[in-house]
Amino acid sequence: MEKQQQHRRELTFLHSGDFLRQNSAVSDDSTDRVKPPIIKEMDFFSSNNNQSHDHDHHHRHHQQEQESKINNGRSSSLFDSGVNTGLNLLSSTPGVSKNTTNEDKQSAEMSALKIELERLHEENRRLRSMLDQITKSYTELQGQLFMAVQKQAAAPGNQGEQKEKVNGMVSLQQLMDPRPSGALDANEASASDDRTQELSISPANTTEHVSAHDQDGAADQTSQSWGSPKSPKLDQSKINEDQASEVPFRKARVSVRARSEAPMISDGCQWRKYGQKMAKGNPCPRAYYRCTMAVGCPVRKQVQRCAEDKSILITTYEGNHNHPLPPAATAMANTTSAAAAMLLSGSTTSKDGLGLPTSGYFPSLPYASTMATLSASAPFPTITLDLTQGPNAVPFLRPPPPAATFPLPLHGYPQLLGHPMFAAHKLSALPAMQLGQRPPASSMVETVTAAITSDPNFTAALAAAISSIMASPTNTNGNTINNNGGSTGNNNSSNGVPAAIPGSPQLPQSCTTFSTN
DNA sequence: CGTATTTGACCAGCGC
DNA sequence: GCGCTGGTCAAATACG
Ligand SMILES: [Zn+2]
Repeated sequence: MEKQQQHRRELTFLHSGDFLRQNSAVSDDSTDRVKPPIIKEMDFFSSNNNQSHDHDHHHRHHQQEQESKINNGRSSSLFDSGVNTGLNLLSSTPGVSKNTTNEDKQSAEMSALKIELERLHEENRRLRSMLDQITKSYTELQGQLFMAVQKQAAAPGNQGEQKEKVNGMVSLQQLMDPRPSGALDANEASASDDRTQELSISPANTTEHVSAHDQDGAADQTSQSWGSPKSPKLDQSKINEDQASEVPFRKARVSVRARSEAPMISDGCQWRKYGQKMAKGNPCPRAYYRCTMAVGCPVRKQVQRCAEDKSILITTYEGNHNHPLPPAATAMANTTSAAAAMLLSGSTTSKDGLGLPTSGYFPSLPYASTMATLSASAPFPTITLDLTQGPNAVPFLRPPPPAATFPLPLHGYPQLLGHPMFAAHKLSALPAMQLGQRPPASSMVETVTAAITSDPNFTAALAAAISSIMASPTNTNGNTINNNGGSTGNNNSSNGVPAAIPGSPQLPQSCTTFSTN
């Protein structure tokens, strides 16, 4: 029992720590201070910027330790005798009672603190950059892995499941429950479709360039997904190149279904509604939103509700952000991009032959099944994440043993993990188990791990989606929950480090749809 | 007064 | 070629 819970937590963290965290708060022993939902952002920030500052308790302890270290190391050297330094340590504790030489002590303390602070800053920076890199690498690896896997799968006969393919869709996960997928289709199927696990692989070729916007997005995708980490996008000139590079990614849509009464899911980004249309099959209108955080941000999202089930909200994301986004948003973005990447890679492969050998790759992923569905119904490849099952789904990600290695949650830095850790995690894990090579799996966890390995992005995406969904439902009233309240350009800032977040948009264009059941 | 939302018009793609 | 549908634009409006 406990173990499981912990695992979950870890997983959560790995994927989208923050979000989950909120939910998981229920049983947060280690992660206590999760205050309100808003935290998500906070967490991230904290991880990035103010480790020592904001974090109170946990950090405090750490700080002390660090301080002591510093004292021993630097400060001591600076100040010869650790006298003052010692104070530092004491300071945290009741030790400091004498004042006579306070000044000296204080100054020493100050200097020490300063140093430490600087050090922390640097560390943060480093971590950030590392994180970025890791994320990128991770994405890249993921893509490669995916392709490789698919190739392998394609070769032999993995087609056991192709039957479904006949319909045009293949089921990714064997287990998936029947549910409608494709956001687009969702309209029709909306609530009642049921089987949706279709993973269709449609030749992405068709949807190459739709419009200038798309191009931008594509370019971004390309560069980003493939390795070039940060591409500012906007480079029209580069677009050609990117295209030339020809990445498998074309246009992917990720649709997520989640339960939320709120009109929109809060993903941490700012959206401007630019249109609304009545869907044919649904009494409920479909709303079109565009990301306003950046001028050129190609990201668009559609929100649709099932008339029958108002509780089900389907959100479809398209494209990746080309601007830094708040942590919360980062999670989403990652998810989206990951999902998109998966989808694209998958589709590509599948295109050649066979659908997605998912079964092979996701040997036992009950959860996954819950959420991920690929469908080609639309012109673009679409991944549908079903959070519908909500709570059940959430647990889907189980942390592999390695997770234990990174018990970040315990520390209370789950946020940190948010991405980086998670990425790192995966990276480390990947090599070990690429595609199921890993033999011994001790248990489900490993199995899951394997699955995850196969498409980490996917998982991440799911997690993010879930988390986001969960978050939104939590506050029914607002989707807007967190951040920004209002002003345009900026974010919230709970902490203060609103500035640019490393969270770089990784995959280029992806559309994610969230739906709620 | 500035911004976000609303809502009809407009356009492109697709099927018949 | 016509009509339908999805998606977007932009004027008008609402909101703070
Ligand atoms: Zn954006």
